[in-house]
Amino acid sequence: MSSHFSPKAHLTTLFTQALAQFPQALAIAVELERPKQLSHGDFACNAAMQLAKALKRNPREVAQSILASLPASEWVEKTEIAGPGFINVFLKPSAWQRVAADILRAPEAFGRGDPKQGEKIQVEFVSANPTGPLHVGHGRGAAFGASLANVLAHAGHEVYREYYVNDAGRQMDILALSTWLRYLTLCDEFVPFPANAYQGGYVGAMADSIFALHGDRYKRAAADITAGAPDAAADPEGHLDALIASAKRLLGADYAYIHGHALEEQLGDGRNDLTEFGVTFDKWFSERTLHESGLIDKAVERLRQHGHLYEQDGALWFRSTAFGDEKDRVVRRDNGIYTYFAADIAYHLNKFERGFQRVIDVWGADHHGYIPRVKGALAAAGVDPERLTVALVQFAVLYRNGQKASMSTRAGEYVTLRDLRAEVGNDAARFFYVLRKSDQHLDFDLDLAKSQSNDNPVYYIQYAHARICSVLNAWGGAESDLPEADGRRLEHPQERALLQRLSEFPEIVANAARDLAPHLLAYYLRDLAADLHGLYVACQFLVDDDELKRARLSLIAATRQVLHTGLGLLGVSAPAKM
RNA sequence: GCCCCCGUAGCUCAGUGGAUAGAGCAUCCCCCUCCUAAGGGGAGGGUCACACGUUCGAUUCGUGUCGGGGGCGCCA
Repeated sequence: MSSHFSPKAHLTTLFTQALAQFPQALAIAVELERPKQLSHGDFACNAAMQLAKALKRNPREVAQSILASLPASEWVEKTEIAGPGFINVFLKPSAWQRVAADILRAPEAFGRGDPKQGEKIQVEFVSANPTGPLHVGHGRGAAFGASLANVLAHAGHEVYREYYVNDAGRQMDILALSTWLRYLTLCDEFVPFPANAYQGGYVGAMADSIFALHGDRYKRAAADITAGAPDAAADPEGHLDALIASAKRLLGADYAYIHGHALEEQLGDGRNDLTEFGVTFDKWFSERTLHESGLIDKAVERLRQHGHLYEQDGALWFRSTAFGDEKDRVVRRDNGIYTYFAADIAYHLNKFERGFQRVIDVWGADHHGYIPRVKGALAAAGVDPERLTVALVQFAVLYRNGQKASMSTRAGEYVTLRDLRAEVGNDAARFFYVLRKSDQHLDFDLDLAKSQSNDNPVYYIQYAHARICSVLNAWGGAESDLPEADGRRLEHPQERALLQRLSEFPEIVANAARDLAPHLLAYYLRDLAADLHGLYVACQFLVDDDELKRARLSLIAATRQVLHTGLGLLGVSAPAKM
């Protein structure tokens, strides 16, 4: 952890030393928790109770032994043995009073984990098919992934953010076809538009721009396109595939233009959308490059050499059942085309070849059945599947006036991320999205998110930050002097509560990183804001006593820093005025 | 059929192998001659779904039951 003083870290060191006398203690972790009751001190240690059984001794007796060898500390007021064997530690006020000034001496670094203990981690998230605008489900993956990546980075890891672009699959062909069919109507060639093609207005917009740029260069006869295609009503997917085949045949090299145009338009649109949302990536990894560079062939060959492939019914199968999957999976269809899964195997093997110690995939929860086969493929290729963690993100359901806002992708009537951002703003959207554990269903209350009231947690936290800015502004002194303020003047219970809360921040960041749970940070910030507001009402900051004033200002300046850092990790702004 | 998530205050949800389980909203009562009242204080409100097990200790871990939500079944 960082070089900042932490009462808890200090005590952990002391207890670790005291426990060294017991070989059995190696098996247990030193746990120090903040007791709920004030009368139980600042921290309680349960090591004696954990050790009692292995030592075959009474826990309170073990506690005696631990206390006897607990090194003396200038920050400890007293200790006691309580209840079934808790060791309660009471700290001197000075242990907390130094926290604020300590933060201010290296404000940016507070809460930062030790890079030496960090890992090189890739976080892949969003990765939506570029076949249309991002919707609110993608938005949650984006907000979660971005916040998670920020938290991991702050916790000391080297983080690489990546978006996997599905630019080679059937969905892209359907988009290209959809665009082309819309375009043809502009050329007075009318092919009935399939119900299972992309219906959204953006498709027509792309057709318009192609027509404006190139006139009827891509015009082909409608009759040739539908010739021989299965009936749309009886076999909708077969019908669609036949039209795609016609498009490729009739357009020849021109098909690549339509396809590429649609891809670039949609990918660019998504990139702009995400950038405005504060979500950026180190790399946009193209699926197509996997095919073109032969990485898929290589990956499949690697599985074959390990003896995990077999042929059946003309298709090439991966024996994923040998790795816990419920059935074997096709990697190459009988038509010779690799499945999406084959590309995914190659992609994941490539991730580890690039040197990431750990890979985190953020997926929509509907893909959860996919985990065993991907992990199985890694195991089959000799990569420890534990190095891949899949964080599932459940869908977010929007509520407006207590009513569900529906979304259905192809019908084109879904709520886009852009709509959501326009309605509630980026800050509220980023914050609300990470207010739940990722794998839990999220009911997104639009009315609450956009309400500028105390019901809205985003404003509540931002308001705490703005209030502090306002006080420091009213003071007008040199903030660079505040680290030198005398913390001993911070004696009010509300001041102590805030100091304690501030000292927890590094641990919150570490836990959020460990559990892949940025929501812990969101809740912490709300608690921190509550402590600040409580102090604000209880104490005047700009008092006549100059020493007291500086001490209090150092405290709120440190609070401002943590609010600023924390909100930043969640991608939420920290306004100076509201 | 299989899989995932959830069940905690009237509502929406945090939380933890520990001592008397929390927050916000809603309800009721209070607090601005003062740095932003977008704030604060107080009251009421609970069999942590149920059962069994593991444990010195379970709301937390395991199994089962019941209830609610979602997903999957060579599609990407």
